[in-house]
Amino acid sequence: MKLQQLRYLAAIVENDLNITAAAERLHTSQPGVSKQLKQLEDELGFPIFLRQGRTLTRVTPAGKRVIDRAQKILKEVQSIKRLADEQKGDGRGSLAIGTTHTQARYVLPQVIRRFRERYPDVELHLHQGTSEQIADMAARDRIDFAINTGSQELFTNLVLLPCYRWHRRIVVPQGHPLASEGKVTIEMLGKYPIVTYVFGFSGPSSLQQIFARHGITPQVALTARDADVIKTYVRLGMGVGIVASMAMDPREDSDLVSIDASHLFPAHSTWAGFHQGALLRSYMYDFLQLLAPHLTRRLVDRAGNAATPSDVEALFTDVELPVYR
Amino acid sequence: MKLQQLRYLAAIVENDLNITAAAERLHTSQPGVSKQLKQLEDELGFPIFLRQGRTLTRVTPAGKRVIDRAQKILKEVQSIKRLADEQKGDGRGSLAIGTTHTQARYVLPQVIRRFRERYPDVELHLHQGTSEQIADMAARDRIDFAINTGSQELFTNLVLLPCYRWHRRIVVPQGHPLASEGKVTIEMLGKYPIVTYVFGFSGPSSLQQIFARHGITPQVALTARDADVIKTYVRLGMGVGIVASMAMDPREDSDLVSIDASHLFPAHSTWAGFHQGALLRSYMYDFLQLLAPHLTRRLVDRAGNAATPSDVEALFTDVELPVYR
DNA sequence: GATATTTACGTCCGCCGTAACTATT
DNA sequence: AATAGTTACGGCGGACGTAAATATC
Repeated sequence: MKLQQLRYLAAIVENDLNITAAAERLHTSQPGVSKQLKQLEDELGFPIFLRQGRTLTRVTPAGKRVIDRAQKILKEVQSIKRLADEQKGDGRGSLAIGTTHTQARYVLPQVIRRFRERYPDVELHLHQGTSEQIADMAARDRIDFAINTGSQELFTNLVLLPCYRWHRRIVVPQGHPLASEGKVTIEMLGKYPIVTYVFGFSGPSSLQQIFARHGITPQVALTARDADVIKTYVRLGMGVGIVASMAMDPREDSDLVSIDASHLFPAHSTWAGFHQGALLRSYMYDFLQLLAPHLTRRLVDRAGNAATPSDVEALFTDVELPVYR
Repeated sequence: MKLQQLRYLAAIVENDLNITAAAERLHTSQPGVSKQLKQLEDELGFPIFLRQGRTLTRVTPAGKRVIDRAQKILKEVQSIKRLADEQKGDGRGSLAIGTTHTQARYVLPQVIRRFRERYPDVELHLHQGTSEQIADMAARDRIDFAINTGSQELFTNLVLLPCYRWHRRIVVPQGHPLASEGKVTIEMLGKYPIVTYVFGFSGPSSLQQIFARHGITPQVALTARDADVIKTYVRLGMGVGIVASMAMDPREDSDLVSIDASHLFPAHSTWAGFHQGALLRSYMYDFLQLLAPHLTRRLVDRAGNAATPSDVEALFTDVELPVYR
């Protein structure tokens, strides 16, 4: 019997006996969870779950008792970890983050909610700004982590950990002609006024260049610094919006239609950076992993100890980053 | 954090912070325990034990709290296992063993004491007899396990698992001339009357042949079936006893002197046998492992599934058996 | 056909044991 | 010298992920 098996068991129960969902929550593969459950049941010698064919349907009476004890065990394990945090003074402390609107508004809220559950006494400081402002905060040592998209060249003194990649989505009001098209093209976009971020004015991924490659000049109706402003003006019918995919909330934005545009614009990479050689407190490692599950303590330490930026990159060549599309 | 680490931690505490003793109790290596402890402490980020140089001296206050929780966890784990036993009906059942005097009198008592702690409701039947009688019990399916020394040829229908090897010791009253000799030789033995088991009368390991190789005829004063009888007559001064090393109890036999004779007589191998294909209950696996720690469930299963006796042997070629000397 | 789970298989990490070394009595 | 613990290292089992098969709806 291993703790891992008990964790998997608890996750399966948490996810209503759906092994696939449990595996996702655990950031591992579904066959792995399936196998560990089977091993546990084999070791115990009786089934924890009833099955209909291959689907788990119910918990057996004996299984219920195992689950209760497993949860008790996991709680004790947690309690040991808490204890360790207190001991190290890790329950207290502070975490200062510099980041952009998109991350602060759409990605970090969930991360921070889970972080606060785990570390209610860590002081959190969130500083929003442009890439340049964030770089400045980092240079002045005002922040522990910089979280930004692109602009790596501004942060040469930081260790940059790739977190996830994301695409843009096209946003239109319900009933807009584009909403009923299959795959949107640059040509189709060119027919409507555009409401979007301040795309770079030069460089191969600037809005101008991308349209120019199709021989089209975009009609930019409005450029904003953040997606909320963009969505607001799309709602007012000022034009077709182009926003980060994370900025679309299925519930809040149910009055809008958003369309995959991953084939039109290149993907963006969001990364988290910290000063090389900085001593990370354990809650900082945990924060990073909440932000991007592949950022294990191991990996972060290796990156922090890497000699050159290209050594850091090498660590991530085999890692598949999450993609928001 | 792994359950293994918590088990090791508990064992260290149980053994008064002596890592070596803990490792022995756990039937594993000392460096392994040492390393796991260090890993646990590293993960927690603070020491569980205080050290003077390399020796563990005391438990830190925080360590105490970790230990308490670890013990709670291990208790819950135990409770899950008990639950599994009940579920399978393994708390109840019976275990019938056929064995010889030496095992029944000197080896099994400790094994059975620990077994009863774990399985108070399993009915135990211990049948003492000669090898032939045990073979007969096995043939009639009266016993689950046969435990015997040598005589493999009588048990060709059983899967035989080597348990341990043992040597004979020479037993004399205090003050006997042999007690003050360094290394006893066959020649020296030849000068005294011998009190021993019924050695085989033919075969290369018979008492006669071994003495004959040195050109000596032993003066056998008495042959008995068991060590208790032999020790009784040694106490009466009838001669020099030769008994199994396990038969000597430091406390009970403090009035006798026993001398290593492993260089004079070949080692004996005690094995445990069961019918090939028999379905072993989990308490039976546990019994075997209490008898001989290397008999893990894995190994026993493999032996039970082996096609031929030589396949079984092959499983044990790399296993180092305990030796009583 | 789509979804969910198991089976099969290859890779790689980490546990364990041996041996050598170091510290302590 | 003997005892206790750590470091170093090789072997091997087992966990994990990918891919394919299978069952269920």
